[in-house]
Amino acid sequence: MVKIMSDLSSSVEAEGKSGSMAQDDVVYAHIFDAILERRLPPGTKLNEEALGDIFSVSRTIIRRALLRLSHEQVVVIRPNRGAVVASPSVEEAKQVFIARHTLEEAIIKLAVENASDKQISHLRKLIVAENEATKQGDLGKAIRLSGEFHLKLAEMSGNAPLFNFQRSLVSLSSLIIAQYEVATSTHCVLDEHSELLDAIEEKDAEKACLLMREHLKHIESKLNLDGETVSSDLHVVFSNVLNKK
Amino acid sequence: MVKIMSDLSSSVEAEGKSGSMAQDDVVYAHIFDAILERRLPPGTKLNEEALGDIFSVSRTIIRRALLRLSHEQVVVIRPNRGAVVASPSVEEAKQVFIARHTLEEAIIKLAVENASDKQISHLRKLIVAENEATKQGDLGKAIRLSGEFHLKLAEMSGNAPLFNFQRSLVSLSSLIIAQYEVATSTHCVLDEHSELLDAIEEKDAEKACLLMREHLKHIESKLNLDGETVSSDLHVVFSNVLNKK
DNA sequence: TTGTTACACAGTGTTAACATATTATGAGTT
DNA sequence: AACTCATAATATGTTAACACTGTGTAACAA
Repeated sequence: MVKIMSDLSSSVEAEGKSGSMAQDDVVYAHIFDAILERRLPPGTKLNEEALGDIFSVSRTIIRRALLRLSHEQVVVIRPNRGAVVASPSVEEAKQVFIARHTLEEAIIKLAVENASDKQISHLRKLIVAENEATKQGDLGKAIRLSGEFHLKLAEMSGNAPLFNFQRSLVSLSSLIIAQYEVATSTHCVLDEHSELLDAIEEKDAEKACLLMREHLKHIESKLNLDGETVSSDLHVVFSNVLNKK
Repeated sequence: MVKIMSDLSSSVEAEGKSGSMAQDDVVYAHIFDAILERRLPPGTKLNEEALGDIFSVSRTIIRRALLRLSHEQVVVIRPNRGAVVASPSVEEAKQVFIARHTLEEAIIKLAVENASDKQISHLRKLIVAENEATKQGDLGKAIRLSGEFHLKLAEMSGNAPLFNFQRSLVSLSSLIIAQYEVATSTHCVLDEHSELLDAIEEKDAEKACLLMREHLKHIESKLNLDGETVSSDLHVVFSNVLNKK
């Protein structure tokens, strides 16, 4: 079995286990997690010097991390004006989900063929962890763990390019969910992950694909992507101000 | 229509048309083109200071360009040991083509729906240019233009994430073709591009997908991916030396 | 009060110097 | 002649200082 994923877990907890982790990666992982867990909401300015102080490194390191994040479209760098956390438009959000449908289906088909027992049991643990995070009301952690589930799925496909694309898409999706989700009940999604994994374990590609399609549709249906763009219509945005007068 | 592609053409010729292009992008484009056109073959060490001298910029700029190239998997950065042009293994090459099959099909379906007349005529010009390059025996340029064709196809899909993934895959494919292609006759591929574009113009998604699948298979069949890895077996590489004795 | 311009501030872009790691060289030994 | 180890040379990693751009503020004019 080929190793695809680097030892850089999206969770920063892996940091301490070896000194071989570059400063780059530590900073990258921290910022990445903070974005996915909404501690850094979309649009947040990412000041280089401030981040450098926080992580006790020079701006160069911060710049590298930001550059990497911008390559994954999670951060937007505006020349001479600094970096901000991406805030995908409704149109961009829809595109991301279209791309995910394409990729997830391809990944499922490959994962069914290549999945090892070890990988599947690891995914089961992830589902449990996600379940707990949801119960405890830690939405940020739940979103991240859910993303990790889909990313591990991509790892099981054994296809490095698809894995890389999936990472970018999962990051963006998490950002979009954080930005556009309206519903509050997320427990149903957990069962979907479980059923999906069952189908993969049974090597039933058809069923797994079907479940994945429904899973993605389900996620998308909870987002407010059909109505008017929230941020573009100033009248709607400031209607409360007018009402107060 | 949404604009997806930045003004940074993969060809460096676009450099002079405006002073707004950052040093980064100029260096990136130059190195990128050099790799795709095989002036920098797989495995070539990319010395930072040397590149800095060539482009009259400091190492910082070079480093950023290399980092970007490494994110696209075209360059591999080994910690403390510098950057080299990627030399994909047979296994990696196969994975890239699997990923391309997935992406190209999705792109075709979207492109059939969204393609504008202007975009199609632009692609026709690209085919002509590629044709000429092949006639003149400029294989490097032909590979690059062929890649540009597939990239423009992705642009026509109107899906930004898919476009980004396609760029990475096309780059890698070009590298792989440069590294593994054995056959010499490439003129048949040109007709395939033409027929593909015809199908898209006729909005015949089925036909276009079929042609694309065959096109990719055709390209792959010209590569030496089934036999032993050429570069790993030194005995095979230097067998001519032994025979001469 | 509103609009304009000049100035000061803050933040990013770039460079060069320094610190550290790797690689090449060569003397010494077996 | 082949190997090992110490040393020098080369290249990368990191930092800090400087240059430049963009933003905000305040004084001035209409």
